[in-house]
Amino acid sequence: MVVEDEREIRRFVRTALEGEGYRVFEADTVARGLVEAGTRKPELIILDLGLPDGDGLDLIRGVRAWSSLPIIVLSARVDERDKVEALDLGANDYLSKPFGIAELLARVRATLRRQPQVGGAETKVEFGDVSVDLAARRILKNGAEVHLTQREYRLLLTLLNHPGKVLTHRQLLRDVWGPPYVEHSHYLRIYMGHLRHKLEDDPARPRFFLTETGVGYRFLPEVD
Amino acid sequence: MVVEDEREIRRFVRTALEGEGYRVFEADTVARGLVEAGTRKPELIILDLGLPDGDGLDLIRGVRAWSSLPIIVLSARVDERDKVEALDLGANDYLSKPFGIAELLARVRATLRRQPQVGGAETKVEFGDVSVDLAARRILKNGAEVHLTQREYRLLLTLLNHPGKVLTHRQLLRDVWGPPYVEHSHYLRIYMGHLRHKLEDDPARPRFFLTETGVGYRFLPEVD
DNA sequence: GTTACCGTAAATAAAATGTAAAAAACCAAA
DNA sequence: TTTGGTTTTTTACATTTTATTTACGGTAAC
Repeated sequence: MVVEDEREIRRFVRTALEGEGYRVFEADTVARGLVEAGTRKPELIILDLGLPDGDGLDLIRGVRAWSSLPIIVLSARVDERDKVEALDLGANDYLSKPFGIAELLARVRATLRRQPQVGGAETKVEFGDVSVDLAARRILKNGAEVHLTQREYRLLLTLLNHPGKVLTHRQLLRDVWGPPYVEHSHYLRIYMGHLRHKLEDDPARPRFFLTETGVGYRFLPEVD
Repeated sequence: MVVEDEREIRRFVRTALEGEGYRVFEADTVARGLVEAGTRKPELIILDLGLPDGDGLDLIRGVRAWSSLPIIVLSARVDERDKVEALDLGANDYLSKPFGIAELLARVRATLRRQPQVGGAETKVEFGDVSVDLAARRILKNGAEVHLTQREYRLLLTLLNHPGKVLTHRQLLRDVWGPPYVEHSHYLRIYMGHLRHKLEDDPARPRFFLTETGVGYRFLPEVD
């Protein structure tokens, strides 16, 4: 959440954060900031001290009363006493204006990094009794490790990235083997066979990796 | 612990810290800093980047290999990229010179405040009949001490830091040998061989240090 | 039933990995 | 500075794994 009264800076920071994949809430006063912090429960607050309706330090006090969520302070004030006060009130970091956006982002990362259990996006896909852990590049079927080769894995990924959609032969070949191979559709037959063998219960009657005759293949995720 | 080559600044910082009741160790080079960090186990490191015997960033890397103890960087460099790099390597905070001593102390307080109490960190990893004591840099297999060279140890640490995950050749080479070596993947084969030889029961059929052909290697911790 | 498309199984080629050992670089003690 | 021991890098080659090719049987639509 960004608490800042100057619209330009707010937009500037928001854009940068969203570019990194964060979702951003905004507030432009202390009062609003306190309310939003309580309702939205942001993972981190970026706070400008110079707000129209009161001292930004009050926001730190208010938030710290019930939460230890990270607060990074931005401020035009350069006096050392201001920094000391904000930090001692519970701010995690203090950045003097003008600041570089790259530094701000680095400090956001550094702060979130040591915040327990935040940020770890779920990188797991499951279907049937198969579980694919994208981050670890690990595939389990019935809890047992399944080994996939490079090509097999890339093919699986491509299919998983478009659940339910039909991918044409050319699309798959371009993604997995590269543009020069778009005509070698028999590669696909072989490797789809491998995937089915390793991941389907009955490779001859596939449940997840379906053939679309004359067109391509499709990954059908589980439907409950 | 203060790692700083200029004696005056060192004394200055030391005096200020001791005035607050902290006990202070000193080091004036990267090499010494790494050794002292390992033996003294400080609660926090204040690190000047401009050291005579190498890049202070290497100290961050070295310490982060086995510990998440707070590191506050001091630096005369003002370029934003330096800040970003240090923070992304794992530094907790970054202060540009000249800095005020009150601010430094406030940042020390702020950093220590959110450190999850001393002593708790798990400095031991076990798998099979091997036990790795990160803090003491000591490896036992079946109770017997196993000697690892510097590189072997760093490679082991890197793998241990990402249990279950596949680490690509490039990642491992960058972490252990440094960026210029990302292409020398045969180093990995040799050193993975060493690790297996020293730590696996059957080096030819590894249980913990697995090959992911075409991708990299993976440390698979014990599963019960 | 013909035809175009699909699936499987092998054999072969290519790429990646493992191991041993020599050479070079490094380091600390004499 | 030399020297002996250790570690890292280089070199060479065997082995394993993966990708590609080749071959053939099956199937569904027309």
